[in-house]
Formats: sequence, C-alpha cells, structure tokens
Amino acid sequence: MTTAPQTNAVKPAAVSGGPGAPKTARGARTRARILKAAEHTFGTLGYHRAGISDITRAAGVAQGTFYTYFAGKEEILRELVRDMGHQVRAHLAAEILDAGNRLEAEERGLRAFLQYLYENPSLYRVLQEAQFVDEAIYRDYYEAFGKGYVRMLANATRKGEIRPGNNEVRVWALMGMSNFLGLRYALWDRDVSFDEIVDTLSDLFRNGLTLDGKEKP
Amino acid sequence: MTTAPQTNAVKPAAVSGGPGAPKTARGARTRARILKAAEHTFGTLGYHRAGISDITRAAGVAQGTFYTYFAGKEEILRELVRDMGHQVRAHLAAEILDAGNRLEAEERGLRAFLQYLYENPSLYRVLQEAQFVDEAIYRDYYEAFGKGYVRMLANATRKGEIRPGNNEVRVWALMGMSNFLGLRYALWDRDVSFDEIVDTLSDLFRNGLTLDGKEKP
DNA sequence: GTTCAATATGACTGGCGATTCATCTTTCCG
DNA sequence: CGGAAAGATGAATCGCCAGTCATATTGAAC
Repeated sequence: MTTAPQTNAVKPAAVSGGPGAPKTARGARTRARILKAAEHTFGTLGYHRAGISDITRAAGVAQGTFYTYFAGKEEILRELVRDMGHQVRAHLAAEILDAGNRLEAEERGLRAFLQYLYENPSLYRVLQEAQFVDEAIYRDYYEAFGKGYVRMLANATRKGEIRPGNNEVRVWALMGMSNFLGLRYALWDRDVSFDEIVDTLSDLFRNGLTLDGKEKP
Repeated sequence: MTTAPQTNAVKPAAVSGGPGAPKTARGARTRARILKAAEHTFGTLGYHRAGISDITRAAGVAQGTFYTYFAGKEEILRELVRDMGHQVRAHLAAEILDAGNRLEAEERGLRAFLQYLYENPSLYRVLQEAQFVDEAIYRDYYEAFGKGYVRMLANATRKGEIRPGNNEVRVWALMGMSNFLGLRYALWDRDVSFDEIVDTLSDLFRNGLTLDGKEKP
C-alpha cells in the first residue's frame, strides 16, 4: 500500500463542466485568454494542425495550464462553438431589431452576417471543422439558429409580410445561402461588394428568379 | 562508393501524377479498389480518424500497396475529390438534360442532388473535409461547378426565362442552398419529402418570398 | 520454362502531439 | 503574518500512425 497513498478520492470539484470552473479572478482571466487563443489558433491553423502547445503559446501560459480549465482539445472546441454561436446570434439579433419588415430584416441580416464573417473569419473555420469532430455541437448551432429564424418567419407570415410556405425548409435554404455567400465573398475574395450581394438576394426575395409564372392573386 | 551503388537514378517513371499510374490491368484494378475503399473509409470515419491501414484493410491489400499508387494520404483525398466531382457533375448534367426551361432544370437538379447525396453520403463528408486539408481542391470543385451553372443561367437569361441579375452571386447562393438542404434533409433526417423541398424552392424561384413588392411590369 | 518488370507484402520506425504529474508560485482570508 | 486552496509550470510519457523497405509473388513476353 505504500505505492499509492493518496491517488484515490482526489478531484472532488472537477465534476460537471470540465476540470472545474475558475474560482478566482485570475483564473477567469487565464481561462478567457486560452479560449481567445484557441479561437485564433484554430481559425488560422485549423483544428487538427493546431497543437495544444500552439494555443498555450499564443495565450502566454504553460502547456499544463490548459488542462486546469479544459478537459482536452475536443472540449475547448465545443466551448468555442457555443461561445461563438451566442455571439453571432446576439450580434445579428441586434442588427435586425429596427427592421421595419421581414424583407428589410433579411437584407440587414445578410449584410451583417457577411460583415461579421469578414471581421471574424475564425467563426467559419471553427464551426465547419467542429462538424467533423463533434457533429452534435454543429447541429445544435444550426438548430438553435434555425429555431429563432423559423419563429421570425412565422411572425412575418402572420403579419402578411411573406408568402405562406414551409418556413423550416426555407430557413435551411437561407442559412445555406448565407454560409456560401460568406465563404465566397467575405472570406475568399471580396471582389463583389456586400451591397451588390444583398441587392441580388433582395431581388430574389421580392421577385423570385423566373420572369413568367407571376401568379399575382 | 560501396555504400550506395544503386540508390541514385531510380524512380525513372514515377514523376508526374503520383508514384506511377498502373501499367497493368491488375494494377488498375487494385488502384480502383483502394480509391473506392478510401471513399468509404473517409466517408464513414472522416479523413483524420481514418488511417491508411483502415483503407487498405477495406480494400483487402497490404499497407505498403497503398504507396504503390498514391503518394500519401493527402494525395488520395485530392484524387477522390476530383473523381467524385466529375461524377456528380456528370450525373446532374444528365438529369437536367431534358428540362424544358430553367425552372424545371432547377427543380430536377435539386431533386437529383438530394437523391444523389442520399445514395452517396460520402460525397458530402469527403468534400467538406477536403476544404481544411487542401483548400485549393475544394475551391476548384465549386468553381468548376459554379462556372457551368453560371453559363446555364446566362443562357436562361438570354432566352428570357429568368430575370436579369448577377448570376454569379445567384449561383453561389443556389449552391449554398442545395448544400444545406442536402445536409439537413438527405443526410441528417429524412423527415421532409424531397418533393416538399423542391416545391418550396420552386415557389421561391417563381414568386419570391415576400407578398407585396410584386413589380410585375 | 526462364526472366524481369510490375505488383504485393507486412513488420518496422520515427516523430509528433495530447495528456500527465510532481513541483513551484500566487492569491485569498482570517 | 501563515497556511491552505487555487493556479501555473514544463519536462516526461505514451500511444498512434504515416510512411519505408527488404523481400516475396505474379504474370506476360519470348
């Protein structure tokens, strides 16, 4: 019994959400620094190329410190996706608040999303890579996003601002549009102005794509 | 000079595209088996979790055989993306051929894409993961896809089938839609029929999203 | 049936990187 | 102050896996 006198019954606090939330102002600061560093590192190198040492170096802490706050590499990714998800949703919600109607909300929302992605390119990469590390967290992100979106479309339908239709399907289509337009025109090449993009989509929302088939009642 | 009598001047054939294309029917068969196995393995486990040994086991060959035909893990992914890209494009092009107009082509194209993704789920995963392994190959895929798409929209514009507008932006929006709808309704949950999805999008293309703003000339 | 290039084998290796841990430092609070 | 909990350190570990290589098999040409 001499070999392991106190290896048992340790870790009394590290139960629920990772190896213990910080209990000190210093701890909270360090944890936040690591999270921020991870966002940047994952966003730049990608999840797999990025090592824990890259993150801790960027955060200015020792490797071991990482595990004071996060259970491992996957866990910090999950945390990151949750955090970033909250941020985008809050940001977009605020940008949409003073829209007079749904069309205007779509326009403002799309522009705000493109701008946000341009300013926070890590969002795209972290999110999309998370899909293949932990699919559930990825689904959660889009389902949370989509849920609010569907609610807004339902309201707009009630107000007579948009045509009745399958809003859930529409929402997934709309999210897909934004995603691709963001990738192409906010991250890859800014060779088309955001205004032009928004105008093009706005025209689609107002008039559709086809010339005939206008079944104006 | 006794140490390395013939280590130089070897590899006379393995220059351009990987460690030598097969020069035998048997070789061609083996290479194809490995490629197919990689598609399945990457599609199931994902690129990073999948080991070369998983691929060779699925193909029924030894580990070393892999390197007779592919320079490494990244290279086979590139090959796979190119291959799969050709296949989808060919398949969709064929499905669209006998469409009477652009709207019908969009409807058939979307339905065919959803069906194809349902039957070949690996396509999505391989392609999306390739984005973070070799971004260029991913861009190539969508730019090739988009180029043909834009051409078709241009023709439709000329024929007066669709409203004039920025077809490039439209194409990226459309590709984004299909991508997300495919992920959600063909890969995750088939809780909405493909017909319903196609109808919803068709309505969007014909009439837009809004109720007012019909600027019928 | 002999020969040789192409193909196939699978044990081995080298390095990378996530995680651990014994130890030291800081902070908090009475 | 004193000492205990919380936080920080970074060298060491350890499993994994992409890629290599010496050797064996195949099969087609002659």
